[in-house]
Amino acid sequence: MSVPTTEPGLRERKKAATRLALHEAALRLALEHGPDRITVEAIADEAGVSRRTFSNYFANKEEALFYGQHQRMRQVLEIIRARPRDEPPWHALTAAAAEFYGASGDLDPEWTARTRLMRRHPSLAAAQMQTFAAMEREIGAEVTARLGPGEDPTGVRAKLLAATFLAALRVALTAWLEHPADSTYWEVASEALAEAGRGFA
Amino acid sequence: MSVPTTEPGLRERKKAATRLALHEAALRLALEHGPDRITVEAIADEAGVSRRTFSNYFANKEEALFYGQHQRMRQVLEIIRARPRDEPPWHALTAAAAEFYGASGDLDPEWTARTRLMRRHPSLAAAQMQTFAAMEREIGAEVTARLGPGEDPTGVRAKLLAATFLAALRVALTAWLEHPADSTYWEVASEALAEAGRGFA
DNA sequence: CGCCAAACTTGCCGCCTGTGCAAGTTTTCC
DNA sequence: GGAAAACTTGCACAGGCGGCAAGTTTGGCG
Repeated sequence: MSVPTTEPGLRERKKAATRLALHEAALRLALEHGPDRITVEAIADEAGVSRRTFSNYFANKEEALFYGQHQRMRQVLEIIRARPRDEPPWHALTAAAAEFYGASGDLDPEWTARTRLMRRHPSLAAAQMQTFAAMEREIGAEVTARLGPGEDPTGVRAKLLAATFLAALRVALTAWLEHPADSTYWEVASEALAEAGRGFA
Repeated sequence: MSVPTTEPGLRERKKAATRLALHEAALRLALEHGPDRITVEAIADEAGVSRRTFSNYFANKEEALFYGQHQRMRQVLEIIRARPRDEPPWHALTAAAAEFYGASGDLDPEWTARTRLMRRHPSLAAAQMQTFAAMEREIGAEVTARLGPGEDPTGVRAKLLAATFLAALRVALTAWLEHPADSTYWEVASEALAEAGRGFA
């Protein structure tokens, strides 16, 4: 007698649990010992799986560490996709950001600590950037779908919107992390978005 | 009886030659076999140097491959630094780009081929992005120096300018590489800059 | 239930990378 | 001309990535 909801099934749930366990193990160890002094083996151990299994889930340490951020970004993407189709693209993007960041009072302090740790470490910058690049492609595709095909023949405009949007969020985060007390992240970010977006309104 | 000019000296010239040889060897092999099927050892061999010496010049394959792009970016940075100090920042950036790209009719076709190759390969995207990130910091610093300190207390504006500038150039390049015949790179790029920069004029 | 196929985990192995070290070689400079 | 500094090289070692095959777990079906 199974519940009527479409459950993911035991297999899928286990996989998700393992992935999360690895991510959190990586985070724990990185915070404790510093991101470059941990090995894949240690992470796998901490999560209770073999080193080889780690590789079945993540290509490397960095990917495991950034899984959380990756998930957050996917959430934003989902919100963007859920915005009304006839909304002007830039408005859809900023509104989605407002939904995501504006709602919850401010960012989780623990998350802030982790993020700041990652910022300090140049070895992680590359991975960070890769997440952004992937996101930029996906947002760009979504914007393309919203701009009439005649409105942006070369596709530059869509890509430019996506890139500017993410650049504003990224720069705002960097700046805010240096003075978190003065204001909320969303205050800084919305201002940056407004400034950067004047060309797209 | 040496020439009066300050020659770099034999040692420096040899180093530069080795660095260039490694870079070009990497490029040759990457074009021939694909970027992920080449080893550091093969590159060092091709350049007539030991694997260990490769590591004295570059941290990894990617760095060797992107040495050219890195140099090009430094040139742009130099041009930016040479612009009049009292020019509005955004104008200094776009003018520098115009100097660099607008002058020479269009981009070298061989360079275009190499760049297109790199774009296709996700393993190189990270390295690509790292170059951009480094550049963003440096341009940001230069813009900060040009904005009066009272004009941008948090530093968000300077970082935003730098990020938007590079995003526009990057997006324009991506778009142009898909249809190089239709127009010159600078035509695409200057339009992107104009659009993105409306907030900063 | 019982059983099979598909999916997942694990250990093993090999190749590649990055880096400290020490010995040998070249360039610089006095 | 010779000492000092800079550079190259081989060696060794820890670590990372990924293929493969054997073992284990899950899902589905009669």
